[in-house]
Amino acid sequence: MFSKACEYGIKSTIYIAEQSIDGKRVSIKEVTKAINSPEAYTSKILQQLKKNEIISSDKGPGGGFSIDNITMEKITLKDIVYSFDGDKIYKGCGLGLNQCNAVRPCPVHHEFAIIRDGLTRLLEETTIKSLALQLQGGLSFLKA
Amino acid sequence: MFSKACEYGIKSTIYIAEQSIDGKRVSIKEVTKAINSPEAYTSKILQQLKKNEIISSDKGPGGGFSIDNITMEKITLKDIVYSFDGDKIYKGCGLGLNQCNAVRPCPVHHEFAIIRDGLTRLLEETTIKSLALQLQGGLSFLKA
DNA sequence: TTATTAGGGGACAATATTGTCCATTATTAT
DNA sequence: ATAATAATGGACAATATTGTCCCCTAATAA
Repeated sequence: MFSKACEYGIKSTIYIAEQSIDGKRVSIKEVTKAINSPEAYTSKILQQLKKNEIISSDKGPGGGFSIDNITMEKITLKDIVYSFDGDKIYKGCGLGLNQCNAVRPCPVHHEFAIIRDGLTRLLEETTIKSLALQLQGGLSFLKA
Repeated sequence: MFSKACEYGIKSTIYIAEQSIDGKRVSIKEVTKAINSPEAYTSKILQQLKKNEIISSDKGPGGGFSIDNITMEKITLKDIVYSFDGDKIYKGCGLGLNQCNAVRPCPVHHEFAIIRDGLTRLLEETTIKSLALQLQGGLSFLKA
């Protein structure tokens, strides 16, 4: 579904948001521990998230990553997915045709349109804050 | 969504089925022309489909690939997807957790369950024959 | 101003996926 | 039998993705 990079990106963001709600900044090490991911690679992911203005970072002692409250309410899964995998998941053709639409559909176009629309809505409507709150409440988990 | 191999696999199978309805066997060249795919790679894909008993092949002049009527009614998209990408698309966790279920869900588990169930049903219920007939009727297309 | 802390970023390595090349085998028709 | 046809299969190459290493920069505190 999503690339590994995107999965790490989503998990990192949710974890950082959860900690930010408690006013805590987190280091790369803490993130990788929380989501069970390779440290150096996760570092790249976090850089990418910062470039896309999804998270903030501060260098030096007491520094780390954080998300302010307004941002975590505004940013949705779609923003993160778009940052890593682009829009092909919810816009692209299921069979990879360059042009595929209702007028000239691929064999699975109509069937997939329903799934894709559902996915798009889900990604658009799910905010990071809502996911962070669930995590904080012990209703969900970031690692197995 | 699906791997390139899987996309080629689905398209190839639909095309071969469409031609088989007319009693025609098709060569690799014809398949690659119909679905606009690299020839040698598609050859591997067709071998894989044969190994999984989704299509049949015959060597020599007049040979080629085909699917008998009973098989194209029985085989669904799920069978093909499973052959190339396994079941992670409709069974795996959206965030890549090894264990993710209703009791110990990842942050997007419940939201994704609905999408995944829809996808699973779609893949299970869509037969190759139904897709081949749509193609034959000019209602869908295999290349852009 | 210096040691320490923590993110930034470039180069590189491992792996998976996608794609190519070429020789071989099986089948059919002449 | 032989030539032509068409799939089979192994080795290899290109590319994308994932992951690592190591040094640099910025910020803070002593």
